[in-house]
Amino acid sequence: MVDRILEGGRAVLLRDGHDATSTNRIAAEAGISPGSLYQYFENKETVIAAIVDRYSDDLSERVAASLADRFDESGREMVRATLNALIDALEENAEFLRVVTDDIPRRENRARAEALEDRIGGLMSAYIAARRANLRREVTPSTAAWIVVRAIENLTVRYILDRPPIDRATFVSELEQLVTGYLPELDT
Amino acid sequence: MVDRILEGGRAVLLRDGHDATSTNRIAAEAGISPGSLYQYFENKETVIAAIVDRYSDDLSERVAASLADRFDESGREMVRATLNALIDALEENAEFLRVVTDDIPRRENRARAEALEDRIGGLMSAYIAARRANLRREVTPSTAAWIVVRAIENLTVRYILDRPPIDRATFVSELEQLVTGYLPELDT
Amino acid sequence: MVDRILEGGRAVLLRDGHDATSTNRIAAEAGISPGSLYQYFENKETVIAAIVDRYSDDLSERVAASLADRFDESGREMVRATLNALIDALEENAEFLRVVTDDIPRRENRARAEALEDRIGGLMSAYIAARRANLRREVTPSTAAWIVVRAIENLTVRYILDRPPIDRATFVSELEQLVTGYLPELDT
Amino acid sequence: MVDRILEGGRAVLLRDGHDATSTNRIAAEAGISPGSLYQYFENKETVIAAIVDRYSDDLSERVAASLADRFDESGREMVRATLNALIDALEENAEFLRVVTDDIPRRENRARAEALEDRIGGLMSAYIAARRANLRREVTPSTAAWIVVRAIENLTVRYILDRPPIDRATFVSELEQLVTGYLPELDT
DNA sequence: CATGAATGAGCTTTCATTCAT
DNA sequence: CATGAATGAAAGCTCATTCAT
Repeated sequence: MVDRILEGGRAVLLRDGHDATSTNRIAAEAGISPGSLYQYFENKETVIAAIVDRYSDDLSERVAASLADRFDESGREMVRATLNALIDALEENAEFLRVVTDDIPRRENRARAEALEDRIGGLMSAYIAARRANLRREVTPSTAAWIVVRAIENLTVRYILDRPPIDRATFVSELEQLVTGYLPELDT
Repeated sequence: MVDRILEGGRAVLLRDGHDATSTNRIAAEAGISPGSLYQYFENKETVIAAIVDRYSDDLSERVAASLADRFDESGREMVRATLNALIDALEENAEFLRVVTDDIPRRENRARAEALEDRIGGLMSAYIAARRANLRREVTPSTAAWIVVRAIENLTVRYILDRPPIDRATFVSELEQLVTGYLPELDT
Repeated sequence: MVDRILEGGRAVLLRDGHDATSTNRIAAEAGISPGSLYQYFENKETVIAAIVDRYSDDLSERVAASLADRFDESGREMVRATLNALIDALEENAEFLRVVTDDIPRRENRARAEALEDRIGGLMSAYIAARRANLRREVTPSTAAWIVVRAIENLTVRYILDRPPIDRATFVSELEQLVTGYLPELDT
Repeated sequence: MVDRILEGGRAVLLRDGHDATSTNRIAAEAGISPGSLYQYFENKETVIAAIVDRYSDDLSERVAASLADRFDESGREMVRATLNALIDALEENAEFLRVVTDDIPRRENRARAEALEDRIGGLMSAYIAARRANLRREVTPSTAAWIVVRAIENLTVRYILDRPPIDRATFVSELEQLVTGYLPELDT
């Protein structure tokens, strides 16, 4: 039943956009009554949160896995692999990404976004710390990770949604350059 | 009168958030009647657009001016100065920045955001092109500018709104490093 | 519930007139909330249409039945009986007739009025055609019916609403005369 | 100035219909300020009344003149001439007739309509009385006039606005027949 | 558990009218 | 006289949520 609601809500969100997504419409799409919805969710906000959570968890999982798998590789390799995983994951659900990013006020996704960034940031921080020996003087791994993770995340989302005239290979290699230029120590 | 409406709208936006910002509330806050609002604006959307435009135009102006003023300086200097101008401008109105960025769906600000990015991106592209002689082989100025402008913009906004444990001097010098690491040619 | 709304709407229409008939007032009169009204009707227009339809359908039914019942009688008898049925039906709801005819712009009732006229006109046309043998040379049954039906309808409505100093018996016999003078062939 | 307002109002009524005819629009169309309108008219209703009055007075004048001119002629001739004058007058301003008849609630035009009917009815009554000698037994001239005038008026208006498949010559001769069949005494 | 009718506060917008200038 | 900015009541309508069945 929860699943039916989430599927229905996702369909409505994609078809009608966030503003036109009412609880009544979700219920209709899910083939249940509006009242039933409130037996499984506290209110509209939690329904939408659950829908986005699914998407977000999948994304988080895939990127984290990709990053964890490349812990031994050089920065350039690690960035390329992880970035490719990220682009693939986002492009698979580009329309839903648009709804989440451009249609839903960021405030409603804040906690989720920070959870994802913290998870990836933690891994990235560990990756950097593992190469701390030859790290540039002053910067802490967590600061560097904060910057790298947010820069890559945002650039990739905008790349997919705004479709600038940059081909994917170029985009990937430029982001490799951005990261390894910023943290040359990683490339060892 | 237009000013009273814009001030009132801004106050409501800040106090109650975007969702709770109704035309009636704006009128009440401005001390006018709901009808008067429609003598100066076509509808609610244009009122909010005008409020955000004011903010956005000021921001755009200040950052563009700062960047234009440093056309002769090295990449590191230029980034530092422009970034400081950006941080100052954003911090001056941090609460309003939060409303615009986190409360209003990005869709509603899309055109505005792209206008700003295009303006600054154009300048940045020119700056990079002026140093094209020693530019890395393959990348075009406009691609490099697309990446640099969006990275800096987003990182700075998140820095101000999410208050990570990074002090300002560090943040600025890390972003200098990010840009000059990505485009070493600028530093001449 | 639909009935409550229609009764409420009818009461408001009669008490306050068409211009002052708002959805909120109808809901209040019906003892329901404004929102409930929209569970049963798409919008204000359909509510009012349903109220008038009820009245109009009843009228149409009664007059058509009366006319159909007199197919075998002479024109004079048929006119007298049908006209009496019409007058009775209209006088029973004279105040509502006033609202429909004088308060609601004819444009909004056009389709309804034409449906009624077409129905009665069709019967009248058949009645005339059945006596075609001795019909005046040139006129077609449908043309004669068009004229007779509209003349009787309008004269009767104005008779009831404007209350000219003509007693009912006289009015009826004059209209008999009008019709049988126009189509003497019917009187056989 | 009054003229400018009336011309403007007429234009708005024709272009936008009665519902969309606001005082502000009339003022704009007339090239004056909304405030000025209230120096010449008490309220919106009186403005529209004055616009319709113009039309109505012209109509009344033309039909009355035509009827008065034919006082000596036989009923058939008189009806034909007067009816032709009526059709001509209505067709000249058919679009305005549609606004007055179908767009404006009859209640607002009641007084005007009755004035016209009384004027023509008075003449018609006199015409009939002049032939009283051979008038049918019981009917009074005013009763007969009441019927004849309203029947002709309404049938002609509907003929022009609803465009039934009846050609004009037929329509005119049928109405001649209707009147002279009803009052055969007139035809002498 | 599931239902779905009912809610009612509150939304955006209009427009006849006024009155200080 | 003429202006036109300002009014404010009220319109039609939506939707997250509840609760008796």
